[in-house]
Amino acid sequence: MDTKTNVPSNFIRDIIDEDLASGKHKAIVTRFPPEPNGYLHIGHAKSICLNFGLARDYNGTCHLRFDDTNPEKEETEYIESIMEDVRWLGFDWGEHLYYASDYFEQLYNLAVELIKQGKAYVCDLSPEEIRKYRGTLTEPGKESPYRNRSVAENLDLFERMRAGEFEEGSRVLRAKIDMASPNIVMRDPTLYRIRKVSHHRTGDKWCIYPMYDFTHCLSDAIENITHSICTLEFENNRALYEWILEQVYPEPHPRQIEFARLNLTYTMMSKRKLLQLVEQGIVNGWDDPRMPTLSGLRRRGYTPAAIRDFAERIGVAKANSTVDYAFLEHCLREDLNKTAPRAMGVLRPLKVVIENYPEGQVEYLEALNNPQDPEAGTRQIPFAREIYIEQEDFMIDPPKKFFRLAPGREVRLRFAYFITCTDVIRDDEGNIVELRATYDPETKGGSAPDGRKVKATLHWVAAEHSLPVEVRLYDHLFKVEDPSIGELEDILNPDSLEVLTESRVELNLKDAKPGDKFQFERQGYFCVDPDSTPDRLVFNRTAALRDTWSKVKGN
RNA sequence: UGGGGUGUCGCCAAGUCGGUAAGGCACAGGACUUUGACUCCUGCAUUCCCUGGUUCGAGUCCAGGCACCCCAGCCA
Repeated sequence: MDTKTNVPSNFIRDIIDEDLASGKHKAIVTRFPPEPNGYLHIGHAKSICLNFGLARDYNGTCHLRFDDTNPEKEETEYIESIMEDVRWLGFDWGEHLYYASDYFEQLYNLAVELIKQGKAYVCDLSPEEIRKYRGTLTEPGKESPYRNRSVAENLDLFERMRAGEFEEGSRVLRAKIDMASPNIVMRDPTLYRIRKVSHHRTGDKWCIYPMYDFTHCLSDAIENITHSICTLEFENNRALYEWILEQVYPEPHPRQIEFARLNLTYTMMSKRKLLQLVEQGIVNGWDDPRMPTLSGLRRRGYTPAAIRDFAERIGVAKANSTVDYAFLEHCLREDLNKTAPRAMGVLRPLKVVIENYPEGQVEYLEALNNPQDPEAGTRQIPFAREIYIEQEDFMIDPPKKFFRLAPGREVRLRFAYFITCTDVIRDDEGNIVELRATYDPETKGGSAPDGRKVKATLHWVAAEHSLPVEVRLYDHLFKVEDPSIGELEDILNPDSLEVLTESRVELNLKDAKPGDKFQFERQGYFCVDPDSTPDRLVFNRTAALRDTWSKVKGN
């Protein structure tokens, strides 16, 4: 355990501890550097929690920096959503909001400096030619015929690139490193390209844009980042990260550290494929509750606390791994169990008429708002002669292990009375449409004075005094654990969304607002969807409760 | 077949000087129960990718293998 928090230690914390102990740094500065080309997902949450969490725990600073160097893919819409999501997760960048595009002038000057040192040149090779010259994994590349242009010529050409004199794609600025390097990243990487498109922030001021490798290390350095944490696929780029800083930037330099990105079972994490789901209408937008985006999880009813807890508990390491989705759900339930008010909600109603209960009578019974939290208090719920119970809580011919309602059997209605099933009414097709029962007035509140026990407690709502609502049940979007392989049509789960239109919830929920979360007792956690209207609430099932019975009956 | 990484329970993941395998999830039993939920007990790697070696002793050191991931965008 770390001394400062209850967050388990990891190799990055070890590095920071050493840097602080050795006096290399007095304080740490990290950063979360999203490219504004899509919505944030649960994988980003791991990075956000890591970077902001480190800053918090070490009393340092964490910057939010938009890595906006590719105007063709980036949009302001994404910037807004990213900021909203980071805030929602519970983190605050304070004054430290930055854009790589704000450094364009500085970056340009540093590129000029590199040219002056003879370490960068303007190359006229076409993209195809550059690829050919690069060589392969096993063969060295060839040097570009433009590699040895004079500094003066390079300076002139680069300036004219900026001035817009050349065609898009006709020239690039390249670092002059080593075309024979075993690390392909070092084979004279492209530093600047010409793109005559306007940028969402700089407009038409620039027609040359710096590449990631050139921008990122220098942006880190400019912001005095101490630990630049990124994912494993950038490990090869670290050599270039360090090379650029060594050439043109004074010490101390930030240190790049790579960790394994998050993978989750049954979950697609690539932005490209998520975009595909949205564009093909397979889901209803980026915030579809089945999406792993933060906006989707938010709409589904996940809490920031649960996601933060999850991010901490999965750990940080360098081995590629895939976390079981059940672990995310576990963190969610752990949070909601403590915080979500309880309510009665019957998903698939079955009417029960209590024959010995007076017609027209309504009485109010006291119910605990949250048994896990004594402070939560109680509420009154209406009870009447006609109620609804869950269809699956009744079986005409119950197997041994089934101890809910059955003909002749007595069960408890939560916070209400014991009832005994006396009759079963069927329609013409033989479907069970209604139950008849009697109740024991002595068991009000749910316990019998004579001490007799019942095996089951059922949730219920009064038929008249309940609210008809829509409930949306979700399952994994994909039916395979690893959706990164296979074609969409083969791996999509056709039952990822089930809409229930006949559900009923207790009257107390009538003023619930989008985002409000409840535990429908014995069912799961539900949250009010923004699709709700004043006269019809829509609930999303965030997660079902653990269900031992479904395992017993083999489901 | 070049380079960079990683390999500890079904899934994550600790394991600082070599000293005799944490914890969580999942799973399986049991207790409790006005949520078959929660909670609480119990079980769950004689073994750390493999093979040798060093050592009184190795997941930890050495040597050699094997497997998997990343890199040939004017994407990030």
